[in-house]
Amino acid sequence: MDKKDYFGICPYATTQKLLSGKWALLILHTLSPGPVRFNELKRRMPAAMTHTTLSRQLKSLEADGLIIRTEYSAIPPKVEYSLSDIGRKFDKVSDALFEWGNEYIKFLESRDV
Amino acid sequence: MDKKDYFGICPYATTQKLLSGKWALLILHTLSPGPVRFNELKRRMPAAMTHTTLSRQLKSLEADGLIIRTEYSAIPPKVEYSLSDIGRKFDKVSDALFEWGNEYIKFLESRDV
DNA sequence: CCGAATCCAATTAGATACTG
DNA sequence: CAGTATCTAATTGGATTCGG
Repeated sequence: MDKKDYFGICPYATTQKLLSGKWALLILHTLSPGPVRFNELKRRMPAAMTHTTLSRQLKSLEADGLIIRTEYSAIPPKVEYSLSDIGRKFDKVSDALFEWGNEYIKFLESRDV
Repeated sequence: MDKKDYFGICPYATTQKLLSGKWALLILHTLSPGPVRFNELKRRMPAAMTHTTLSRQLKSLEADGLIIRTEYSAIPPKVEYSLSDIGRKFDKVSDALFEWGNEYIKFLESRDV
């Protein structure tokens, strides 16, 4: 069996792989309104996420074509991340996910009591 | 920082965690039409997924309240898996995901050439 | 038929330190 | 400011074996 399994063939398997990064959904959502700089992005993430991890996830999402990295030659350095076309289309999923996530949280609360 | 991070608080972090299993999306989609028995479910999954892995993922999804396991006392044993209420509500996300996944696959193809 | 137990391999996140 | 390199720790999937 191929290492990539059904990546690029089955839409579920493909998406699963893309979003497997622990913070992928959060990053895509945070970039949704517009370009954000690296440190600003980090500030908007949970404190649990380190510099290194954010850097890796961004690289990965960029390699997958979901986000775009724009570097401005300046001192101090300035780099912005934004959604690509296909990344922007993910907003619909993101919205559905947000709604469902909130319902699930309610479900959790009603269940834990 | 708590081990669970924002699980149960942020809808994105929560959902991310739930869907982190390598086959979660595929399983939820496969169960969508109605209850399916274990071996039948396995047959509908990619061959790459083993018996053991499926079993674990099902247990995990059940623990999260997304699916329901129904055991019929009989010989040979018969066990059916189906979506719970909250699991069924995930269909909306699943549909959005399916659409986007297909767009992404197209994007991949146009890019690889 | 359905699954648990165990062990191993692979992946990925986090900590720390260093750079232009 | 925005990274990279390296190491380690934790998680998770896969293979195999055993059981009601």
